[in-house]
Amino acid sequence: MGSAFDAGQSAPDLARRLIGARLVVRGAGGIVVETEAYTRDDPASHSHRGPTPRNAAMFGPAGHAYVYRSYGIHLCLNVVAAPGEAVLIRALQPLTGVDLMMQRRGRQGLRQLCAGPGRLGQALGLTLDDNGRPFGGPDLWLFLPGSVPENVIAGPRIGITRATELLWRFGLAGSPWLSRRF
DNA sequence: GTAGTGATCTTCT
DNA sequence: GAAGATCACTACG
Repeated sequence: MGSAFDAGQSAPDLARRLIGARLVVRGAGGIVVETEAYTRDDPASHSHRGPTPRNAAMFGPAGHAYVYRSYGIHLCLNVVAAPGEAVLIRALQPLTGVDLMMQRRGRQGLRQLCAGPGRLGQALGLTLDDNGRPFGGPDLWLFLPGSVPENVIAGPRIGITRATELLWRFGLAGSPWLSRRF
């Protein structure tokens, strides 16, 4: 654990590398166990049709956050990998600030504390002000593990209807903290 | 365990 | 007007 976060790579590569990374948002967070990659050529990506006010951060600097509202209710967190490419953080193993996250989520089980992009956003206390903020402080932190975990598996992404043949969902094999089994 | 529905914001048709 | 990178609640087997 501990190497600095270096961005500027393709989203699928970064998505795989982020498994096992440590994510902390203002004192709450844990180990990343599930991610998804989205690119510009990808019909399922927000960036596919070009920049809009909402997805502007996705075309901003790599290593910054892209936070968007999902289904009018939830806030989801992405890491910008390259212009128009980002990695959606889908699930964490809770580690830091668990009490605070439980409080924000309101008596949900520990298993469902950060299992899913919307739940994760609520547990971390994300706001739209986090959109476009850099990882590396003062609010957002991301530490890659020294070595890439070997037990990373890939599968189809969740909740999309286009480009479902791409195996761009990555997860820590056998982890009980995944939003769904692979 | 599965199935249906409501909540409510951004974009596209 | 409809769909979407979602979740929680309810009803029913």
